[in-house]
Amino acid sequence: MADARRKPKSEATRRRLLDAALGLFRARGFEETTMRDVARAVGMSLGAAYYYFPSKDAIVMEYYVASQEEHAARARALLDETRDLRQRLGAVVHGKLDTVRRERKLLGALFRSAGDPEHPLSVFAPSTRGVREQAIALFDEALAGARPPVPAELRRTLAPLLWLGLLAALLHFIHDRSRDQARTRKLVDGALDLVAPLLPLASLPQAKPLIARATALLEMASAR
Amino acid sequence: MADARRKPKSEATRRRLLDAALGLFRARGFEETTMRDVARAVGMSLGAAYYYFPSKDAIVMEYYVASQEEHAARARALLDETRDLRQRLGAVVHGKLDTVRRERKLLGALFRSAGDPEHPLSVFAPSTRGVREQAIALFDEALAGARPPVPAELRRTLAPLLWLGLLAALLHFIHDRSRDQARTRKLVDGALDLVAPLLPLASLPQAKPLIARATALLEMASAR
DNA sequence: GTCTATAACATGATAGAC
DNA sequence: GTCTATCATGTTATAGAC
Repeated sequence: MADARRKPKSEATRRRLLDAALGLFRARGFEETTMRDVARAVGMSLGAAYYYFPSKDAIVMEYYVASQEEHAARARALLDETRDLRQRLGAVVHGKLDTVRRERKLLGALFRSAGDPEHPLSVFAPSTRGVREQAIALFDEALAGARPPVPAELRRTLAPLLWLGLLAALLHFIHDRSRDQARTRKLVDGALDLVAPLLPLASLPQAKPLIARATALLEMASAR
Repeated sequence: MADARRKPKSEATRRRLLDAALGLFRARGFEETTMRDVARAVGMSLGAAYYYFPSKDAIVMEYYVASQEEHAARARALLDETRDLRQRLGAVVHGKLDTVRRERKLLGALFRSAGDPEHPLSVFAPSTRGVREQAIALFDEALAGARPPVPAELRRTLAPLLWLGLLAALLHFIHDRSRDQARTRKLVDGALDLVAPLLPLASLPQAKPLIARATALLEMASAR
């Protein structure tokens, strides 16, 4: 929807702007980078920059979408490597962290809007539904393609929960000042080691009522 | 630390500003209210308002602290009523929601900074440590005063986790458009009904290694 | 119609006079 | 303590070049 039918010239300029903006955000942070800086970086006036991106947040939004696509490709490649549930979940989560590794300062800008129901850039907003659903779908695929596979009904509850867990991991990632965010990596591995072995238990008949209640809760939480 | 030793006159003006700001935030939202609006509401110049509050966020910070104190008082009153674990957890969580009920539009402003490690207003920042610790202490008290009481070691892990759960509930509360946020209330009750009966299991010897691993994980996550 | 530039506006924040 | 500039920055308006 972003780059459908545009003149190549225009597309190239837009691209230069995006790259310059992401570079500046990466180097100096989102708040610290002004739209005037971005325009100057590509030798362009402020007004011209606004012709291509209607707002500073729109640049983040574009990154958000592109980054999700990159994550999907990366995760699916990794998912082809193994059928082990624990490994597959690790592939999706670590794949995400690998994707956003250099963009930690931008992630903050994304989370900034999470608490604002009106904000179009919020990870919970209707406008970002596509990205969100694709991310959840990745967890669903990880569960579905495992051997033995996680049943579809359980996946419908589990996949969104795992996505929420991923958000939490990203939040930790942003705040993590250990070298290469090694702490977050360990935390993720520890959490998955703890949770993955429990998942098969959820298919046991004894777990049925518990699962049913959890599913109902989650449905209420995500209802509009 | 906020209102220690100040001239009564100054203190009153400050108070008028705070009240006016909160009233405007409540009525029209945080972003939609300008500092000029706030100043005008108390018949004061913009510069004068900034003499009392160094930033718009500082007003939110003051609310954050005051609101936490109100919550503590309310929760402790409720905790005196029952020794039942499930009831006590409900008292703390619903007590929080009751405290912030009218201030939903302000909560968004608080969450806005959660993803920014540099921001002094973040719920995870060093500057808000006091508020955070008091909130966690409330959960600790809820667990400790239950009959039978939750052992101290388990509480050290559980209380911060419950606080994280409260943050999630508040996030849901902000986005919740059902009348009186009834959906969030139900969600909280459902989650507590699900979790509270499981807590006694954590004291079982079989659960020991699992708990130990979870505790280690949480310690890593909160380490600086 | 596609692109670019300049000016102006609103708002959070600051400086300096009284 | 209070006020009146003034600034920086996200954003908008508008005029014109190609």
